[in-house]
Amino acid sequence: MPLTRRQHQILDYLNSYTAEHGYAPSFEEIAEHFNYNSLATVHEHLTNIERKGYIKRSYNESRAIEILPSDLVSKAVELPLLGAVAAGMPIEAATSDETVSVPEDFVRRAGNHYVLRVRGQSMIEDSIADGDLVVVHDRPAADNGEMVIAMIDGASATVKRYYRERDGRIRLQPANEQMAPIYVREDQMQVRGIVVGVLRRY
Amino acid sequence: MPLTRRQHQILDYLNSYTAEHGYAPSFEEIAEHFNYNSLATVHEHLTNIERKGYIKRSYNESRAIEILPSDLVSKAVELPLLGAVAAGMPIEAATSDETVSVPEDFVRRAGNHYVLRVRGQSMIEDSIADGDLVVVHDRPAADNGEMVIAMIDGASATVKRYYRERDGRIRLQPANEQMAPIYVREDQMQVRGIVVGVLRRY
DNA sequence: GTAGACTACCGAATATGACCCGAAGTAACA
DNA sequence: TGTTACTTCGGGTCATATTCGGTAGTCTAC
Repeated sequence: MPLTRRQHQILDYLNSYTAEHGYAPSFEEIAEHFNYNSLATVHEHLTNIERKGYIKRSYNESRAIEILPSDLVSKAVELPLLGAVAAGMPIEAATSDETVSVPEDFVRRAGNHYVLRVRGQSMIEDSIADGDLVVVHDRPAADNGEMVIAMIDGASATVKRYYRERDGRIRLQPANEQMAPIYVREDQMQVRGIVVGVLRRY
Repeated sequence: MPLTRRQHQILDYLNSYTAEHGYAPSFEEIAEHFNYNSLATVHEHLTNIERKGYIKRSYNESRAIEILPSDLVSKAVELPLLGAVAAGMPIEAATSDETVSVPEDFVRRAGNHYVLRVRGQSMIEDSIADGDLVVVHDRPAADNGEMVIAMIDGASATVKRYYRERDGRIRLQPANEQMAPIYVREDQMQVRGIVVGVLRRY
């Protein structure tokens, strides 16, 4: 059920108002925003938008407009920001219950995900800068060449590229020519997940 | 079930009070905070907020307000993917009605946004790689040092950093030492927006 | 071209919830 | 057994949503 131009504009307004205030606008506020002289106009539009399945309303209640997820307003997932990770430095403890909202299509179907803030320049040649957020798919194993969160000796976490060498050792390769790769035995490290996405805000 | 303005304010207060003290406020404290003369008012509000599923209360017990985890499936916005932009190359026409879902907190309150796919290495030193998606805030002007989408001579779009020189010309600075800055007169270029975020998927 | 069907709008009357009060009632707890 | 806190009741006002009866304009099908 496609929306008309006007209906689309109104749905957009509902979205931004709700995002800003935490509650839906009243009919009068909608009318004022679109320069309507009658609330009946608002009512009719909302009725049509509801009939098409984009919002849900409860009868005769104030500001009772619920925006349903759709193509226009798709969902995002709130992933926990577990801390920061830097080359050779331990993961900082999660300061609080902070979360980061990530577009739904960033995460894989199966498995858990979390977010880490990258510290330092160790992956700079893979275009991951200091302060970037990486979306991590929680997995205990990786394939050659994947970017992993690696815990070494159970104490120190880093983000590196993962390579299994012919002699059975693991090479953890930074993307910074000034840094040397780390070689460890398989039992000295654990894969804590692989990086599936990067987010940066200016 | 969305809240009204007042209900939202009260829920906010419950949240901050509980975060600070470790326990919920009494009715009297709520009444005092909102300058109510009757506890009945508090009671009615809490009843409504509970009916809408944001809190849970046990009958007649002191400070027995439990704030339920609002499964705030935080939303994402579907922004149009207008095409690709590379150094010195025109914006490719939008192939279709493709959209990209972006976390809501990526976009500014006001104004329109769109997404472009970056081609080439021109911003590589700012850690924007070939294939990355940039979220652009549609604006006709920029401040010094901001990363802009610049249209030169109405034909060729690039992503560069924007600097206004003392002689009035504009310097469009790539983040790649192998590329030279572009100097243009102000009337030779238009700012089509500033980059507010970067997304990358592996 | 014209008859539906639909979108978009208006103004006024009406209905109901949101919001507030004071006072009396009741459960919990020390 | 009080004291404290929450609950219920009856009463208001105002904000807000709903309904009704209209006017236009724009499509589409016959």
